[in-house]
Amino acid sequence: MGNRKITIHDIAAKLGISASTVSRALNGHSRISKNTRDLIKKTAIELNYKPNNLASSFRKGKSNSIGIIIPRINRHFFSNTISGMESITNPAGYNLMICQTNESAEEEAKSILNLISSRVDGIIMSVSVETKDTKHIEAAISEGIPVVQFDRISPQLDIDKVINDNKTASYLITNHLINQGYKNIVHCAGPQHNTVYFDRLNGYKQAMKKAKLNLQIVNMAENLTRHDGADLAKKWIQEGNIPEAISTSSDYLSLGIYIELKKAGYKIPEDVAITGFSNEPFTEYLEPGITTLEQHGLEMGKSAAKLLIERLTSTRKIPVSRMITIQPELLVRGSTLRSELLINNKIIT
Amino acid sequence: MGNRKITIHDIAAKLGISASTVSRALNGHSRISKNTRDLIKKTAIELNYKPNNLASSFRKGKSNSIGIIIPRINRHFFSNTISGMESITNPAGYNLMICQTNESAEEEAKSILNLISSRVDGIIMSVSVETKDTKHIEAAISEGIPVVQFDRISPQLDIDKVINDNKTASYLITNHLINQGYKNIVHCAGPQHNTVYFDRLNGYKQAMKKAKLNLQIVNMAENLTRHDGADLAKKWIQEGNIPEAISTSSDYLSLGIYIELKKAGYKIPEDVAITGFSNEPFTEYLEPGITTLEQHGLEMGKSAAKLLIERLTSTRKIPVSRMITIQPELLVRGSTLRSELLINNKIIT
DNA sequence: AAAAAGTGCGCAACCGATTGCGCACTTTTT
DNA sequence: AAAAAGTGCGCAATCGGTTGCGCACTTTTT
Repeated sequence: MGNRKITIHDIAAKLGISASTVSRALNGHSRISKNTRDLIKKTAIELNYKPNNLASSFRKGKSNSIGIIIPRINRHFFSNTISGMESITNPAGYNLMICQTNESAEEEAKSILNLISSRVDGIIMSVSVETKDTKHIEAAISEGIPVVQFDRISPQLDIDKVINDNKTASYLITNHLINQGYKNIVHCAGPQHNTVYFDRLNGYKQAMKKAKLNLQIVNMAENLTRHDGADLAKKWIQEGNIPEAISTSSDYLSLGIYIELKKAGYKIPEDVAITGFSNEPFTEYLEPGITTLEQHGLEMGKSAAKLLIERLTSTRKIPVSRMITIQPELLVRGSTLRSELLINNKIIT
Repeated sequence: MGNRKITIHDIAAKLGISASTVSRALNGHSRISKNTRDLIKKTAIELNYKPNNLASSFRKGKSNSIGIIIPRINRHFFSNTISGMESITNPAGYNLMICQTNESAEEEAKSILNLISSRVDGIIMSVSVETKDTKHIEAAISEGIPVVQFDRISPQLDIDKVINDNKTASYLITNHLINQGYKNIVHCAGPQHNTVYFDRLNGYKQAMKKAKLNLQIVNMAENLTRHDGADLAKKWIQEGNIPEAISTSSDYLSLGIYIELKKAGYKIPEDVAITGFSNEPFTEYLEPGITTLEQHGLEMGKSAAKLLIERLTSTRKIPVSRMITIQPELLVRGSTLRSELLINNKIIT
């Protein structure tokens, strides 16, 4: 059963015509008469013919598929972006080959080699926290594979990108804290070789400077997990030195801090305010909810996929690299709202 | 740049040997001398040779890739299972082609056709809520492609499966409500052609019957979203007829009910208890947290991938279909805990 | 009515790696 | 020393569509 597969040659033999005609008919070539075409299609169904994409892709030298490289699939933001990409690439007839790097630069490089060998038509990626140099990405580009980066990008590469306006976002959220009357505001910064975290720190700096407040930066390097947040909070608690307000570059980091402080009896936001980044679903449902920034992952995914497909299908070569900046949305929640500033549940700023 | 790609023939020509030898050397064939092999590998790197998987896959008739079909990528449970699968398939050298059906049976069928044409070595899938007949799945099987189902399965198919013990799970959670003293317990059931929802309803029935309580079943058909939950709760509120306890087949459905009831001033769990299913992250962080069932998505994904890879790589043919049942874990949280039954934060049952 | 354009299809090369078979030579076995 | 086994490599077919070119015929243009 299904051992010897039906090919276009079988269809051709049965109808006493040539394989070229069958191929052309199945692909809707205009130089094949409607009669012949219908007959071929009917016969194809009768014989239970399944086109062999491997053969077709091989002959054409491209696989009609797009490689996706992301740090983690099971992060709300990333799975959302994938969902957005899929909604664009699927109708356009592309398959998705998805690789997760687990935040490892080495696995990222391996994934790219694999995608090159698989002759994907293009790659959409968000680099791992570890990734510093971009040789592996340039390798793909020099093979003629267009690469689109999103969210975590490599500024030195002159390619299409979709990013959040991280600096403005961070400025806004810091400013919100300042407007709420907080002065002693810490920022927990991610690895600074990564533009995302670099920009977020800068937004914080700008807002603090404008308000003439002292910068207080905790460098988290690559440690932005819930666990790392809990560790940091424990250290603060032990030292008896809790900031008045805490802004971070990651919802998960904030979550760890939040839970640990709450467990230790600190009241949020009365004793300490806290903000996140990314609007992971849990930030909404905590009580109080965590003030954070919605990054519009679905939209980012769609935009990245559109940029790539445009490049793949455009007849004229697109000469310049494009950069789409998506404005994150400040979501103010209870974790930063001092009660005296709340009147009838309306925010007074 | 990267226009004319390097092939094994280029390597062969440069070294004055045959392409067969190059191919065998690169694949570690034992009949090629170490000298020749090292020379070939060195030359391959020098020439920046990238193997053409399309050619290799085509020749071998298989793509070294595995198709994944799931309803939605951006569901915590599913993205977790994918993550689990990837952790097994990647080291084993398989690529993942991921398709999302958006809960549409039609898209599911299309995805399978696509995967057949892509000559994937195997398929791991969870059916859409809509899916009733299984012709499309049988089509893949009759093409010789092994299919492993997980979570939402088709009982009539005699293939490998990984499921939760949904009946026991639902029995446990219903029993927990009964032990808490609730009597007027509603179950919001999903579409009954789907084993997952069928089993959950049955677990509820069994627990209720054992306790000699009246069954109260709300048939949600395929409407299990947060939105549907809100609608249902609004209806109940309007009718002034709120159950004492609500169990459902979906965390999202429960969330909609939960938020709407809370908004209307009902106290959880004092006025009404509520349970979920799946342990979506938000259930933990609501206050009170929602009592729910952890399905161990990562483990399920790993198990499914292992079953498939075993079938793909096993030299002897595996004659029987295997079924792995994973025991969900009851997570008791505040949404079902009547305060008088809580002593020192210990549950008294 | 001759030339030009259009229609319908077949021929055969081709994409790049894989692999069964075979040949020549070397080493081991009996 | 002859037979058997092992080693190292090449030849050439093969996988299944795709596509440039060309031929024969029909329709349109001038």
